Amino acid sequence: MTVRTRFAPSPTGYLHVGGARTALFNWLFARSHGGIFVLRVEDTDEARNTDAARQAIFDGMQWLGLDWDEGPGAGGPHAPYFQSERRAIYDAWFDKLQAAGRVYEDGGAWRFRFERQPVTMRDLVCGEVTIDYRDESNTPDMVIRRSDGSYVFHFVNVVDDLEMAITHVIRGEDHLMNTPKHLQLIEALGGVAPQYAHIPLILNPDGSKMSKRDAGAAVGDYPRQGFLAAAVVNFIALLGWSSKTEEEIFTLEDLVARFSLEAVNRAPARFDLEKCRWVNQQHLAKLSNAAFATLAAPFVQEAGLPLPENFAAVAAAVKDKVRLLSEVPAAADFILLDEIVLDDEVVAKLRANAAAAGLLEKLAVAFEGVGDWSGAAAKAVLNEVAAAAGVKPGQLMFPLRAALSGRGHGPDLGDILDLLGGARSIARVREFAATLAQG
RNA sequence: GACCCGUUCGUCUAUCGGUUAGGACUCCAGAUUUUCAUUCUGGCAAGAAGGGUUCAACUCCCUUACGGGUCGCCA
Repeated sequence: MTVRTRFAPSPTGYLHVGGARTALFNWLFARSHGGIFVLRVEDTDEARNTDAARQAIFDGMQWLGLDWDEGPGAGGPHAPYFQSERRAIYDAWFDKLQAAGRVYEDGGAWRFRFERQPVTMRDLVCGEVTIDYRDESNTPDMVIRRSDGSYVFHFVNVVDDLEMAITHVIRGEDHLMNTPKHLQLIEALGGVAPQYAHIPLILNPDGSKMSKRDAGAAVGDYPRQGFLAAAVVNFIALLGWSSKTEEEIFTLEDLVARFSLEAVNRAPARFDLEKCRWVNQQHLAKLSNAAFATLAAPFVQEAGLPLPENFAAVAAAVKDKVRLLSEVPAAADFILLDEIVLDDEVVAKLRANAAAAGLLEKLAVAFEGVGDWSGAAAKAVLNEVAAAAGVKPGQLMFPLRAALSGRGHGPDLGDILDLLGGARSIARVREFAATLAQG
């Protein structure tokens, strides 16, 4: 029996991290068992559905790399995969319930009659849970068909899981209390229940429930913030799941190889954007320089900076300095642009250093003598100048860095010298020395 | 309010009766002949509380507290 899982979003808003993680766990479970992953759109609430939301969900899933074997665009033996197009199927199943005397009319709507008994479920994450349905006031018979003839979530969700032969339902813990309802429905429908796994919810840093408006909630925001899909997937997988090892940087393939429902926690986890950035940095560091440059280029253009021929080399120089791709423009602008912006604090610091301007002058002169310019050659010259002046090379490096970049931090000095080239480097050193002398 | 689920460093987590309770993020300190960053090393920091059971409990049971979830003709 092949494993079949599904992600069944309702297109009423953008894909959020909670939904993305539910999709991820279903995808991971299917992939790790050589199963099928189905995408089903639960668009039965006409008033709240939008095309934009539906598209955002597809885009989000695609960006994350969660491809579906059956569903919109992919087709499949159980099409259509939009509930809004499955009306005839629901009518047929509803008739069965009616014939069996399990529904009754109430104010134009139809309610499903529960068996008044305790219902026990064996959840793959939560274990055995029993809900007592003998107390009717706590568990009133539920409406499954509205007075306008449309069907509610509980009914269509169960029917479709049956129709689509879903074997494992992995969903948010907010559905745990719905499960007895679904189990009763399945029994009345004469179906075989799938296995359920309720995963804990994701909370905000302050412990409140994460909703669509909270920071970091919208998956669609991640690409333009400079996150890599692999990093987001990696991070949300770590929320409520652990590999049980001390490794925590994983690719999607790594996750497929390691994922198991047994390793999923039962307690809700808080969303820590800080760690998400760190995970992103780890994934960025694993990229080849070429791949990194390709991904960083759009951000540089977006910032209005030029994209020179040697951009790949520029990107490589800042690659391990950034946590997000969006930080590349600010990290590399002094190389890409002819003009540099001086950091006031750095200038003030160097003006306080009486020897700085003089040393830079000497350096500029020495640089002019470098025939075959390169970062290494320039650094060698710097060492000579430092030795001649009786100071440590380090004392020259900071002023040089400031002269070349306008600030006190950035890529390796050798890389900067290399990328800037002899002429620009010398000009900047001269100009900066003059600026210091003026002050 | 009723009913469910949960509770290990600030955060994410390991531990599945016997450990100096481990790792990661953050933060701090050193190191890497360059401040910042990267990297490396080291450090700060935890079993909600109270009862049991047991030779032994973070691990099992109960109670309390706290957190989350659910109680729709939303999904």
